Amino acid sequence: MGPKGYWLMKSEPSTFSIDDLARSPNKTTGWEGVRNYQARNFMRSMAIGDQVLFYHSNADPPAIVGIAEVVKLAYPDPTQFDKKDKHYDPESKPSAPRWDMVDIKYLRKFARALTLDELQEESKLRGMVLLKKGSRLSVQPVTPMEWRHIISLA
DNA sequence: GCCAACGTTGGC
DNA sequence: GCCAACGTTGGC
Repeated sequence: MGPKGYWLMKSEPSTFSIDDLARSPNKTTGWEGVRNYQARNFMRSMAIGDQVLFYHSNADPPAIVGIAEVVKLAYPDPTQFDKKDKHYDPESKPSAPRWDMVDIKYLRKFARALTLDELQEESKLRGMVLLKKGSRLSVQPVTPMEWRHIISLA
C-alpha cells in the first residue's frame, strides 16, 4: 500500500541536515522542537508510511534535498518538559502535553537538490505552501500532484 | 547581518 | 475583540 499523505518538513542543515538523518541510528530521528500550533496539528494528522520532503532552510541555497517517511505517530515531545532545553515550555504540563512530535526515517537523498529558485519557476507548483510569500510553516502538507511533479524534477 | 512577514502575548 | 509590542523565521 502506498503512502496516505505527503508532507514537507524544514530543517536548517547547520542544525540537522538530511545527511545527519541518514547517519542517525536506524536512519530515524524524532522531530522535536516544533512550537507552532499549525505545524503540530499537521504532525498529529500524519500516518505511518506518509512521505516527507526534506527541506533545507536558511541554507545556501535553500532546497528540497530528499525524502523521509513517517515511522511513528505523533507523541508528546519530551523537550517541552526539560527546563534545560531550548524548547522548554513552562506552560505545558505532563498531564496535558501541548507539543507533539513524530519520528521520521531517511529514505533517500535526491541526485540533485531542488533549489527554491528552481521550484519557483515551476508553474505546476505555484500553489505550494512552501512558495507562498512569507510562508514560515515548518511542517506543511503537499498535494499528490505537487508530490509527483517534484519527484519527476528530482 | 538585515529585515519583512508572521504568530503570540497581554493590556485595554 | 482589538492591536501594539515582541520574538522568531528564513530569504537575501
